[in-house]
Amino acid sequence: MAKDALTAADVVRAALELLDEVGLQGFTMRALAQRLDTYPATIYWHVGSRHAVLSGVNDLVLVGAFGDLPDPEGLEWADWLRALAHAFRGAMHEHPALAAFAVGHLEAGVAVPETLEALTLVLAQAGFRGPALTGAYNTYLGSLIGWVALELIPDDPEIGFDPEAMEASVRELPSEPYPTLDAQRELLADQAFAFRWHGGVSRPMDDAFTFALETWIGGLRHHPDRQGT
Amino acid sequence: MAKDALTAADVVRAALELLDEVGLQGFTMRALAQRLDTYPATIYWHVGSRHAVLSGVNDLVLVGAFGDLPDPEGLEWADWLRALAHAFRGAMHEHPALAAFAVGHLEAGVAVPETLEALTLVLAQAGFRGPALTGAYNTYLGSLIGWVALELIPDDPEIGFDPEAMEASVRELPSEPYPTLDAQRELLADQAFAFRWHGGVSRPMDDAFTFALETWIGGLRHHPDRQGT
DNA sequence: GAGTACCTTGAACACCGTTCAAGAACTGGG
DNA sequence: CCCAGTTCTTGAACGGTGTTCAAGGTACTC
Repeated sequence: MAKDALTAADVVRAALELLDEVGLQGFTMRALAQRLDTYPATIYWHVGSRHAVLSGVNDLVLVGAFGDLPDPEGLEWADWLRALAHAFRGAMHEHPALAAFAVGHLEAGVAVPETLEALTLVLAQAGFRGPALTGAYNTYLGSLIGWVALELIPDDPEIGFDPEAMEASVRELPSEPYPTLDAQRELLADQAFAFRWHGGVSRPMDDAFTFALETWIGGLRHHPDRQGT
Repeated sequence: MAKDALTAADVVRAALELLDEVGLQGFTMRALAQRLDTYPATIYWHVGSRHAVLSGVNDLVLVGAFGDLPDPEGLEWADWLRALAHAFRGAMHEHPALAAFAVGHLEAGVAVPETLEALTLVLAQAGFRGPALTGAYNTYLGSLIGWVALELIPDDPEIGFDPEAMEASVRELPSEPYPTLDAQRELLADQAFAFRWHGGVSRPMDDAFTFALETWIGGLRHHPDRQGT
């Protein structure tokens, strides 16, 4: 073995750095190889396809983010759901380019079964049994991951998103066919989905996320299929 | 002008058909040109980049889907939110390859302002004023679009998603560190995010979506910042 | 009929993910 | 110590992508 032989972990670590610097768009096998002072084929030999590299990065980030979640025991279920939500969103904000990948590849493997075990346990303790448990699980996880992806994906430097044009179209939306939008314009402009021209990195939607999270939890709390307290 | 001159609308229509047939992965400017019996450059001349074509397709589908939404007047706010949610999800299920694009490009322009006007009006009538209106708007729209994207994106034939391996890993998840997952295995297997090996097209998550939708609406109904009935 | 606007042709550019055979570097066994 | 054998790297190549560009053709206007 060479003195400084490359390992799969090295590749994944470098990939995370590259991803943070250049976004998913610019994340190229050649660029990754160059950063490691090797050739693309070396990466293929160590970890495999581009998808495999990104999958490894995804796992690395999520394991780190969920590593210090509180113990579900002795915590109100809603508080644990809040902790998980903020841990996930925090990790995605640290590595926004991952959001677009994560939303599409949740299924590529049970990345962090410990966390999903805890989530299922917490929801069961909250009073969801049988099919209602599946429902609550999918509601919470789908809303959380989907919402955060929507918040962050526009930040990836893709072609076709023109902030200035977006701002102009929002500012110039006429009041006539759209009286309500006109009345709420200042509350929506650059703060609401489909009306913002900054992405979630430069303009985090903190208040909106808190509102959404409390809505999900409140909806679960009052759900008719929930048993118990 | 040539007898049968191509128009931008022709291109977008053909693009929708192609997208339905081959998915986002296989949606290629060359393939689209071939289907129209022309050359890629012709498409660029008529509508522009690949992004512009997909954006046109997105608009076409959403305008069609939202065309026959009920009038918000004289309808309970929750019922209108249900109608909008099912219209959106129905359209995405008809054209699942669009889901991955739509989630990333909500911001590329206010595609259907009439619908957003109606949504804002409905939420205002439901009792959300000022910042709470922004919160409710972002909660509803973000949860809806994000959830449906999560349901459908795995269907796009991307490299790296191996259904058989996924099924095996779910079936063989040991009961020891994961007692709750083990107990709920049959309820989660192929039905819950991160535990399914079919995508949302071949295995629609109808029940889960209804559960989620009612949770969102219930959460809004019981939200402390909501005024009125 | 000439000029001009519209639209199409066909090739090319720069890049991508991925593969492959050949070479180098290190390992353990005799 | 040398030599097989495994491990890892090199460098080039393949087939594909979005996009651009100059040249050509077509059709309408004056």
